[in-house]
Amino acid sequence: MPSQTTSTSGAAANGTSANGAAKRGRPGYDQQSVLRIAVDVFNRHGYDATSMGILADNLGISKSAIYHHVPSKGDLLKLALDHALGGLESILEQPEATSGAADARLEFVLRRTVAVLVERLPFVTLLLRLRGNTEIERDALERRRTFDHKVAALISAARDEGSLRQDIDPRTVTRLLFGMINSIVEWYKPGGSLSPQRLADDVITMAFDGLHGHASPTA
Amino acid sequence: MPSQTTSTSGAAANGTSANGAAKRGRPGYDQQSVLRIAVDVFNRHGYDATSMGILADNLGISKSAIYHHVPSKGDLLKLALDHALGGLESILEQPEATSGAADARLEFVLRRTVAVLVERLPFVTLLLRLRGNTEIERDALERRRTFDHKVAALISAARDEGSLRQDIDPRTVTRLLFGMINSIVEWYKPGGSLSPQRLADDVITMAFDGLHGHASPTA
DNA sequence: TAGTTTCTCATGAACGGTCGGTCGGCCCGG
DNA sequence: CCGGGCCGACCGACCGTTCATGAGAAACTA
Repeated sequence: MPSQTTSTSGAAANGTSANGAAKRGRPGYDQQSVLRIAVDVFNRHGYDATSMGILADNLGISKSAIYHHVPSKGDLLKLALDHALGGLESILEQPEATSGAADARLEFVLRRTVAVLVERLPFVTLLLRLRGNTEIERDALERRRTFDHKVAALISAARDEGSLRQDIDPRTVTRLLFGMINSIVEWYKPGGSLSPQRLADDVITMAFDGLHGHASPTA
Repeated sequence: MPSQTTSTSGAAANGTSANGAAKRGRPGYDQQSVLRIAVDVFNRHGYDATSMGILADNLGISKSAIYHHVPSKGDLLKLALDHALGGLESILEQPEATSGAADARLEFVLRRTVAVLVERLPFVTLLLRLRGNTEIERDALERRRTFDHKVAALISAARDEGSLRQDIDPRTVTRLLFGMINSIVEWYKPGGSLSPQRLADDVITMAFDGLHGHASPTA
């Protein structure tokens, strides 16, 4: 039995899977449950500062057992980042994001972005803290940059439409807007009194109407 | 001669110090110049992912030479964080932050915060990315939290005064506002076309009047 | 039903390598 | 010749990863 330094951890993974089909073999973790916990630990200590030993302690299994579920530490990261990026990228593929007034498309994308941040909170958190030290990280950063650029284009379109103020450089607007939204991963706690729906409302209100809050003559 | 992997680095530090007083001994780095470069490297790779070897390469000197200027890697971090936190904390001590209408005090603090972020950009960047893995980091995070709470109190006061909208929880407002401002360290490049003054204006405009931008009837 | 097989999950020792840090001594300008 | 600046060799600890093997529950056989 490993040292079990901190954390609530414990095995408590397998048993019967969601689809109800009984699994063969010795019960324990599967890849998904390892990934979920790993991402949490990565977020608590930072990816680089998390050793496989610390991770093993948090899982309640030995270091080497981790390698039964995933080929390497990097693959663990890759799986997590794919999940985060997949969620974001799918937003831009939805019909509400591709047709209609730029202003409405922008609001849709922002609301959905907030929703994805919340739904996949730990995964997106990990994504937003990358430094680009490895090839895996750089690939993920590039995909994220592509997403950002597309939203930036949407902001520019809304501005050209006359829906947004014109006295601030759209690049500055984009960055401050992303700064505000992305900060959610640093403080939002699911299950609290602030619902994801309400959070999205607040973000939209604050972004479009500001703190002084003169009710906007939208639409 | 060390490997000199990346970076522009090179020694080029000492010579004659700012006060003009000639220094004795062999010319080279002093603690300040080591610190400046170290903070840059920490920000590029992340503090944990930066080994003393990598740091030495970037400085153009050997690993052991670093220990002539600073007792440990942790001290390097501590020096940097003190500089960042000192800048922020001094804002709240100035008279414009302690007396007058809460609304005006808030705007002053926000503008000064933006200014400090820019003036001490790499140092504050390092601060804002901490994970709290060591005692040093946890102490710094605590000081930062104290600063945040004081600004949060200012926001609440301005709200009670009637200067700010009341339909969003002030804690949410505080966090989104900090998210927006703190994001500056992730993208702002000094020396570009966007001056610190203009940046502060844009932040204030966007925070108080929003993207739709109906000219505010301030004062 | 009992025994056996099969499959998955797990273990602990050990690997080459890198980590932060130490030590004793050389270099060199004032 | 003093003193700040620097070096190369080295240390114990820990890193991510591998390997040969054990444990335990479901599935198959008799």
